[in-house]
Amino acid sequence: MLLTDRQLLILQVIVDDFIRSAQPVGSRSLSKKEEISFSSATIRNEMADLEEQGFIEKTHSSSGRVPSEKGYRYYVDNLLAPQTLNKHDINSIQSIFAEKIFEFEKIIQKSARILSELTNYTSIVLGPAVSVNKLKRMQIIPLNKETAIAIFVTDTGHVENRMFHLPASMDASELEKMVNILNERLSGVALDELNDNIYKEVATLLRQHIQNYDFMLHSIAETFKMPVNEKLFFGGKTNMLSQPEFNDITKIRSLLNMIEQEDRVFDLIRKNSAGIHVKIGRENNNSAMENCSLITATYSVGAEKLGTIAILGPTRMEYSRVISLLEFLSKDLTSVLTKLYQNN
Amino acid sequence: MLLTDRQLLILQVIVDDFIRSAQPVGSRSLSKKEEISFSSATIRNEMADLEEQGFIEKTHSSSGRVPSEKGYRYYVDNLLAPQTLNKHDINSIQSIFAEKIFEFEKIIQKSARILSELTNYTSIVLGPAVSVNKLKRMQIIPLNKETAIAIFVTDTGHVENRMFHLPASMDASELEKMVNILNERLSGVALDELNDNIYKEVATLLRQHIQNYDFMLHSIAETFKMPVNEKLFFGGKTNMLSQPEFNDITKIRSLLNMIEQEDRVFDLIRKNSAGIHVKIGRENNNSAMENCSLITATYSVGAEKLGTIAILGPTRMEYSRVISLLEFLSKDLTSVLTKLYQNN
DNA sequence: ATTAGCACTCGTTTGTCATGAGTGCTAACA
DNA sequence: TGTTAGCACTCATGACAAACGAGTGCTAAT
Repeated sequence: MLLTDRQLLILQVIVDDFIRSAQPVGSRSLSKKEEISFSSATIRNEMADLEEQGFIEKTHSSSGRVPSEKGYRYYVDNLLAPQTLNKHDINSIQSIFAEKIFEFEKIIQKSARILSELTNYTSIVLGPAVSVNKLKRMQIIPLNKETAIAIFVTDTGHVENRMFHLPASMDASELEKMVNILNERLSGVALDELNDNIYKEVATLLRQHIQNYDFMLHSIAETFKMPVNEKLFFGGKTNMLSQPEFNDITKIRSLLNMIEQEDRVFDLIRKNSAGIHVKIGRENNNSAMENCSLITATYSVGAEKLGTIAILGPTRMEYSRVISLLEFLSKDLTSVLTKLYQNN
Repeated sequence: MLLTDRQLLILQVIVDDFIRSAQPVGSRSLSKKEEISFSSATIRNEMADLEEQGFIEKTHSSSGRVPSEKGYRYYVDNLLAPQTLNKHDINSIQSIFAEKIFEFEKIIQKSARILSELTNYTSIVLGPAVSVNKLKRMQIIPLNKETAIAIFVTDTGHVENRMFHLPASMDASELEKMVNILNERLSGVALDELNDNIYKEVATLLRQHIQNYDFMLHSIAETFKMPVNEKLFFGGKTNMLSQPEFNDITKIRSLLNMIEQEDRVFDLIRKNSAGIHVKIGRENNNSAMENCSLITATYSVGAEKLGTIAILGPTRMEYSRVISLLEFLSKDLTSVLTKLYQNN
């Protein structure tokens, strides 16, 4: 049941070769490799064993071998040679943080772009979960007699805004009073808890000071209720079109369709704990991902997990390189963001 | 040189049929149509004339005919039977405006989605040119000792925000003073003129009241300078994958790549005057658009042009239907937006 | 002016065949 | 007993030919 060293070597060379060439690997071409000193017949015997145990597959009865999902899984778990990044990669990633003034969205967006350029795969970055950020300050700015905009600024510098209706009789001074009350009571509260808190903390106070209490409370609560979704950022959405396994229009269609449906991408990416995770092919539980692997990493501020960066590539992706890139970037992201937002 | 009525009829039927079937149209199948009462031989003669004049083409020497770009152009300019929308279309479009509280971006986004669903083509909506909107109110909210966020609200309810550095010695009261000065002097000014105006109008006033005048002026001016780009919204980006003319991977790639590069899409769409415009194939001056047509319409508030909605489809697109849809939607958009924002 | 008829064109489909990269198995070898 | 050479076999691929059919242009009859 356990694989011999020689079988492992062969498995590794098969995966490496297939990742490079996208062609099924035959015994003869294997026997010519430097690392391998035994004959093609021997290799055939070993390959038969590897196939029996499900690590490699044939595309047809007389073809060379291709790694199976189980093969990739074993490769990723046990055979991966950690790759050190070259200067160019490192410079590219560090260029993300070159701007003097950091705006979260811009960093995230640039990360997505650079990652996809470096890998030629599709990158997906899940922005911070704004809903757990804490309210720094809110403002209400009336637009006309009927509508106003509520603006919420979080401690991480994220700005959310919502329109809502004003009661006809509301005047500027009263609005100001209300904003002051809300700020006083709600700053420091996470965005997704605002709606609870407005009833607990603020309602009675408002009733005392605000004329249009009913209408206003309703409007404000409505505004607070709206979900603040994490945002997705993509890079290289069309990169998969140049991968040879996606020469098939129907495959492309199902993959790109999936990518366009944000909730399906959320499902793929969100539920990961900290660290690097590799999901291979059907491990993603998603028919459009059958020939794809997804590698995710998380970034955080201090100990608080903020978001996820991911690379979506063919199962035949350069796992080692991508993992190195993601590790490097997520570390950098975390340290830069921690420095920025830790001590407010 | 002029086409006879019969030739026009034949051209029209060819275009209609090809739009429906995506198959070259032969004389025999034409002769079977209701509208056509003469024989296939006659039709062949007429088609030879039409081809000589460049309105239709053969895909190979013994194939049926396909409209040329010139043919589509003539069809659009002269033969288009205006189509009345059915109930379902109308309901779908009106559902865009069903929400009680209007937020610009949401309406635009929903418009893009609905349009692409109704047509099965790709929709592109160019959001309002925020830079000509006028400043309603600005706020500065300090995040920590070094950074603050400047928030700009326009009269149309759009919110822009920028981070910038604070001078170390700046205290809250001084910040407030500055914001008051800026609001007093700059409200009503278009966003893209803020930067000019800050020197003309506000600089001397600020110098008198603000300690860190130099640093602050620089920071603020920097913040104002950043371009406020029109935003693009898409619907059905992958719809083109189901069009038969895009069975070819290289065509798909060049088209989708183009769509992902926003500046190239801007170039396609932006420079249109009011009204409906149809650009067919190479009229778009863009190699990725060779087999595509683009129909654009503008929407406005009152007399001021705000943005553009467009449908990108194959040259073989349902011109009549798409034009009707765009006309209807742009009219609705304009009237709703006018009602909303006209009288602030 | 219209149309029936016919030879011709050419893309598409189907079938056959040769090629070659690869296999599994067996027997010989160290 | 593990390794290897040898050989028959498999199957995807690409080339080629034949049959088909949708379509054409042209000519002659109506």
